[in-house]
Amino acid sequence: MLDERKTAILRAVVQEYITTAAPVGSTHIANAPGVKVSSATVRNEMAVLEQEGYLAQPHTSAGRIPTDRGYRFFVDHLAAPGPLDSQASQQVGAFFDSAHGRLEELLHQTTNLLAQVTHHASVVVGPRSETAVVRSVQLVGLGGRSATVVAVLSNGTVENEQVELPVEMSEVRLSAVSAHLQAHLPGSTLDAPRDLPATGDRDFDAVCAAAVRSLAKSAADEPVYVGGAASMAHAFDAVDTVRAVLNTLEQQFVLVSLVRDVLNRGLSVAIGAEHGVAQLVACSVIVKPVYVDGEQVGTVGVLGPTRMDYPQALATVEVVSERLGRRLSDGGSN
Amino acid sequence: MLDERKTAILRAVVQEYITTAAPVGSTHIANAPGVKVSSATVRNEMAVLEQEGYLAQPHTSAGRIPTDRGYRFFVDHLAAPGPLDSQASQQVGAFFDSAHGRLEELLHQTTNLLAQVTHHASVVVGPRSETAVVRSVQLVGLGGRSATVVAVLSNGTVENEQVELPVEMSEVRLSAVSAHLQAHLPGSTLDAPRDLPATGDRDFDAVCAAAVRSLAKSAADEPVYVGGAASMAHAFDAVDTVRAVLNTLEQQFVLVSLVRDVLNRGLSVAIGAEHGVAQLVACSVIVKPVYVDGEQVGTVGVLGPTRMDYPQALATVEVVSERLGRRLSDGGSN
DNA sequence: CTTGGCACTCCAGGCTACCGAGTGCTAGCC
DNA sequence: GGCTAGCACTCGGTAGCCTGGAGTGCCAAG
Repeated sequence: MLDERKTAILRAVVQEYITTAAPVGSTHIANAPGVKVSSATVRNEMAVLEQEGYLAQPHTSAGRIPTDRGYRFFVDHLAAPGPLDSQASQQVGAFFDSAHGRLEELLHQTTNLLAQVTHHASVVVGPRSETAVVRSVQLVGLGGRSATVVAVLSNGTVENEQVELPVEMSEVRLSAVSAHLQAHLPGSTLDAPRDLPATGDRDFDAVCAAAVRSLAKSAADEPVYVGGAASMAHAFDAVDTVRAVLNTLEQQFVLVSLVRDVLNRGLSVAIGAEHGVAQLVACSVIVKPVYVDGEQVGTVGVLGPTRMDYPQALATVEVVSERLGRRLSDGGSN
Repeated sequence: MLDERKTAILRAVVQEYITTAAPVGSTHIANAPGVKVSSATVRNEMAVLEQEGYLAQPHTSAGRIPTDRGYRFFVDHLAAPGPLDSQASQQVGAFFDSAHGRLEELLHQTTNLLAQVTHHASVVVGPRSETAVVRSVQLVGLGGRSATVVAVLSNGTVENEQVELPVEMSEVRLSAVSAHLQAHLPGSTLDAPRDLPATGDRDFDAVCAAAVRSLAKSAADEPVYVGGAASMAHAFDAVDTVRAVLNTLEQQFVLVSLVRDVLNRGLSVAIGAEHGVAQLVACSVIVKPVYVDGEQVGTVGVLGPTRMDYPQALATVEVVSERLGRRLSDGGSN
């Protein structure tokens, strides 16, 4: 653990570096508020902080830069989430006051909101529908052996999937299947759909089963929304880094597991290498689950360079997650 | 109109520049196949081509670069779409052979396919559902005054929208409304929904109307999918350009009107300033409508630097649009 | 333990010189 | 008359050199 003076110095380095993006030297720190010693002393302390892995030097005779570990200490001990600055909070407020429409649309918009407010890329993972209760099901033929199965879930989302029917079926019989599904499926969840009573008609039962299987599959994956990817073009000057990050942002699968992984480890911030996605070592991720009635329905987060304004970003994510949860539990009747 | 020799020189310049990205000088051109004159003659001809606006010089004593006009001539007269190279065509084939699932999913994947094959960003605009015929409708209450209305359309898409009910309604009555909708709406289109027979019950009719209105609204916008945005990081070395382009790619509205606009003008290629989106002056767009049974259901396109391999990109877009149309008219039954 | 002082390091930026690629022009050739 | 070889000239990019400044580490004194 760091003594008070080292702490103050580390804080000053991080804050300075976050705003200037240039290695910071002992003289700047000595002048910083909260540090009452000379630059020589600061130098000594910084040497120690470097040895202990909190700071790094790009080259001899350059200033210091925080390491991942330095940022970690900063967010754990020094970055009181602090109140959101008033402009940002107003922006968030205005957004949620005027938001409306479908869940998917809302999540997508949220992504833009986060990107605008934080100036970083943002990620929103929608609810996995597996555990939501089915309210209504419908199977509609599309000619030939294809059909669409649609389910409305208790959380307001709609799952739909195209089904390849095992056998061709007349409109009329499909309607019967639809009715059968509608009669028996509602009330159960898609990850463990209630067993449908067999009718004795093999084709009929097979179609039912196919429909249910499709729905379950479709409900298993979580929708991901990404916003503000363009901000990454600012964030780094190395083109390679930009490219790697943008590429990764397009791989929804990676994003979902990244977010899930971070949450599983009980973190709300993953800094640099901590999150384990090699292409994103230059980035930090801040995530926060969204709760509705005590149940997690999704996650919001931002992704920016490790050198990001953590207090501000933490506060934004916090507020957005909270407001989004509130918005969703109103059932949209806001 | 250009004489044969100028044509050959212009072609050579464009081709060379497309592959090297560096201004090309008279000596290179003189050695190019199809040009049988000395570099001095080439220089004279290039001076003329520059005067006429087909070529430009970054600075005195540098090689020449094609202008937008030069590219335009190239694609209009010199770029036989040519056959897709075999690896690409195999990739496309494999994709469509194994593609399955919902329309939205398919379009989204198509976006990735195009990006991979062309190494450029790609845009796919989905069908506007306004003119599709309703197959089935359903209204499901979500508690309070909110409900979800879902419609399955003849083209296999599913439209769903959240509705704010004008009055609160019991489950049972909502079911009645749902049944009413299902009884009368199918068969008409969402842009001109059939008038529902009035029941005399004002609340009932109001809820019906609200549901239909929501659906119509939701059907009016065209889904847009973008892929391969990361490739833009390669395409330009000016960070500002990358940023501007990425930003624009996130504005779906701009994309849709860009695509529509280009098609309306009867073009399939818009080069640089031609498309009128200021932020994309450094880009060219290649678009192609997708037809199913003679009707346009969407558009596929790629967006890359003006300096792109037009023959290859044209061929790819052509093939993908054609295969996608074919795929969709099978009704998904491959 | 702190601090002022000092010698040392190293990067960034400005300057010059130079090389090479490319041009435009002109005189001669077919 | 058109083509081409030759030549003088232009100009951007790179390499080398230098210098100024910011920063460090260390030491000796308070």
